[in-house]
Amino acid sequence: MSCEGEAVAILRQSGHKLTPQRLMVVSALRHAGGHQTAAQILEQVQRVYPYVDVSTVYRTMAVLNELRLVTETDMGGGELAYEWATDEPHHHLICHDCGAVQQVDHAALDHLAETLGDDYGFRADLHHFAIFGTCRACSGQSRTT
Amino acid sequence: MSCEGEAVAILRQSGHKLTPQRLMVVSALRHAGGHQTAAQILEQVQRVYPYVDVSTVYRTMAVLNELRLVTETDMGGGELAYEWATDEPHHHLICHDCGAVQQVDHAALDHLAETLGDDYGFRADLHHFAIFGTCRACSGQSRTT
DNA sequence: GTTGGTGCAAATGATTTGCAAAAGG
DNA sequence: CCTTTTGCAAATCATTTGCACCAAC
Repeated sequence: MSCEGEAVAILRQSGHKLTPQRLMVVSALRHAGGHQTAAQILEQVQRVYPYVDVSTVYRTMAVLNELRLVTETDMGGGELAYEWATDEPHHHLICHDCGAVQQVDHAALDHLAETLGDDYGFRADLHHFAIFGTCRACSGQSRTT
Repeated sequence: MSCEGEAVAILRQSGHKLTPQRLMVVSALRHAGGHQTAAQILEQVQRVYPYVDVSTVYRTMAVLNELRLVTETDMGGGELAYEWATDEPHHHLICHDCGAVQQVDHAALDHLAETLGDDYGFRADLHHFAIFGTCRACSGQSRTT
């Protein structure tokens, strides 16, 4: 697929080898669209080739993350989520009630970053953020969980 | 210590038992001041009474967290940090360069919460937040404004 | 052929849990 | 007493690593 070409090129340019496993991982992640855990990626890849190991997924994600091809987000639940890197940074609002995930424009956090920089001299590393809370639907209907 | 009285009262009121272990955990956490990992709390407690187990610390923290006496913060490194709950919520700026931790007034995040509520109908659960980045010292005194 | 990549299995490290004994109210 | 809590040990669960083999370049 031509859409993987970019990744392939970067991978080769950086002196990494091009293996079917890596292609499958990249493909799985791109095809999935959203954020995926290592286990989810593994599951996808194993549908095509069952002999792939989790460690390979982790190692591949480490490489891709280093090359800025994917982002690694700590979703708070002990599991890391990986997402294919897009041009513009965005963030996730996760409803801990219904589990819905909403994307947030970076602009919303931009203001925060500015404030932190101004008032605290802190350059916040807000490339990819997960914010927990209650979505509109859930905060509107039930008061008891 | 009289300063533990509040916790003792709440503990008893909520139908929980008052055990020396819990007192020691509370004392350790209050005495420490900042955020502590389970392991750090355990270490403190074991100085007084070595037979306390990690599981007890975790179970105690779960109880205290439920009673809003402590906050549980995901510091991103696979370890949870616990902190004695203060009246006003605050957040942490953690420099991933030098490890310095800076507190941030809740007001800074308040704006973000408002934005998320307004634009996305999302009630962000920003009670206690850890933000990673580079502190002023480590970013080389250079301001980005 | 080198060098890096892979699969496997076993290690790690934080947190959880089952269970019998001990202690709080 | 009766129920909760504890200590211990063993179990999870996500992630990492050592190592012998295999494949890309």
